[in-house]
Amino acid sequence: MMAENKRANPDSHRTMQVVNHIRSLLESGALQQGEKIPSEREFARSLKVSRASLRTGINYLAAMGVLKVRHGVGTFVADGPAEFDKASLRIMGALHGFKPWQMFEARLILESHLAGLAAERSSPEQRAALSEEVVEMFASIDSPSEYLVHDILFHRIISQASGNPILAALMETVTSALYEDRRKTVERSRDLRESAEMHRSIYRAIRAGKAAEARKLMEQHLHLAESAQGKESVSTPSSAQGAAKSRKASARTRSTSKAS
Amino acid sequence: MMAENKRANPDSHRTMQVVNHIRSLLESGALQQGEKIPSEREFARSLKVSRASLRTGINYLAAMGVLKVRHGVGTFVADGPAEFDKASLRIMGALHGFKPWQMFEARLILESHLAGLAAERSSPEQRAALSEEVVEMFASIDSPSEYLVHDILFHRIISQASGNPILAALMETVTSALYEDRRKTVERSRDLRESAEMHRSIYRAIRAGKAAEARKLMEQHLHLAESAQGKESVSTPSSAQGAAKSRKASARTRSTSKAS
DNA sequence: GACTCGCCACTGGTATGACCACTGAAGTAT
DNA sequence: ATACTTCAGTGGTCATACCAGTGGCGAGTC
Repeated sequence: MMAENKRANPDSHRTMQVVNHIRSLLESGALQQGEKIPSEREFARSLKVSRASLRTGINYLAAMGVLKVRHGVGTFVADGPAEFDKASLRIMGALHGFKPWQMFEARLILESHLAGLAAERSSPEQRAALSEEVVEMFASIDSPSEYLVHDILFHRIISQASGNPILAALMETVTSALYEDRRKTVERSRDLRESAEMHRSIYRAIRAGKAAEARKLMEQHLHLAESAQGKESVSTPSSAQGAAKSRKASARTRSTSKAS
Repeated sequence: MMAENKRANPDSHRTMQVVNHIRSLLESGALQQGEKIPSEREFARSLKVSRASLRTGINYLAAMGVLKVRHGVGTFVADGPAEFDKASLRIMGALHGFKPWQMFEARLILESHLAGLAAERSSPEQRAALSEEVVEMFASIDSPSEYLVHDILFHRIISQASGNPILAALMETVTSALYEDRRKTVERSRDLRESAEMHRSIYRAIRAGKAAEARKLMEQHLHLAESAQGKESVSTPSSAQGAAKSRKASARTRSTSKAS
């Protein structure tokens, strides 16, 4: 019955050969973060594959954020926090027709838990950094573009402080897909003060180690952001399929969790 | 005072040119799911780029699951539910040293919410399919390998039933990275009956539309799976402990009305 | 006539080798 | 000392030839 043995994406022999080789170098520790890998010509020769094949392998790894290629300089192992390709969600969205509310929902879930975890695991340094960003937000309350920088940084620090790089990476992926809309929203926003206040309260909950509260506050914060942003989500009429429809209602319904 | 404008991964002109072109075809609906794109030679000619560049673009999209390349046949737009490259997490794990408990934590959060959403949005058909899998699980209770198939299917159906393809895709990514260990665990498992029972209770909660309960049950189910699996494997840092605590608190908060 | 088998055209995969474009640092002119 | 130029090295692109699976069409067989 289930004859699903065939690999849908066998990624040709050579490519996988290259990928596996590099992966083994990674696992064995022969390659460290930020380190430079041999030049394509040299590497290709040592692996007994053509430069073209070597490149497809490198591109594959680069596409998932494991390698960073810098034209004219070299190819390096990614450093910093784990992160997937930011464009992936956006492109997939184009294909599968992801709706804004779905992105928000995903972000809401991920980020609220991230905040909760941060409340339990954040280091003093991270809390200090968080505090710093809150200060900066209040300072740049009249400069939307500048405010956004600190806003994003604030959330990013929470991600790191959660102690779970996987969740952080997933969150980053979702968030980046929302960046554009987010920027616009902030640009025309008038009351950044309220936003700053919420961030501060979230920070306080984290500092106090109150996970449940941090989570709840983050939910509120994002719910507010959502309503401020996607007032009138435009649903393409021409496109067939009427799957999404009662979704809007559901999104609201699901807030039973915090319900109070 | 310049913000970081530099693109870490500018993905060379040509490549992005190809990617954007295909993406536009996707957005405009010129390319539908499962549809075949022109042959490389032909497509390259029409786009005024070399076949090599066209290929890097295609590989890029294939690497993120948007396209499926079949040697000797052609290249097609992915169909079915949205999903990212399954190997990505595994490879990233090799680089960033992801810990099993982190994967479990991510899965726990995603899947519990997925179950909760399924309780609110699942269609009658999906509930029927869910029921069917539960039956199959009880039927194959003496065949671990077969049981696993239905186990996975059960969770996958829940993902779809959640009505949020993004969360489903993220969950699938995390889960696939756990597949190997999961298979081993099930293989040597003795009491699949208990597992089956839990699945049934989850199903019932979903059928009854009890989101909070479904979420809570799924959490319990996964917690059990975790302990059954990572018995000796990983050090259980204080953080992991905190995670468990967090979950419990979370459950209590959310299901305040009925809970334990 | 129905079936089998193998040829073959078509599609993607790999290999070369030459050349373009970008970067950074060494070297040179001012 | 400074600013400009040169240049070696690295990734990016290209063109071409050939290798390797797929699947259909047709000759051959039963």
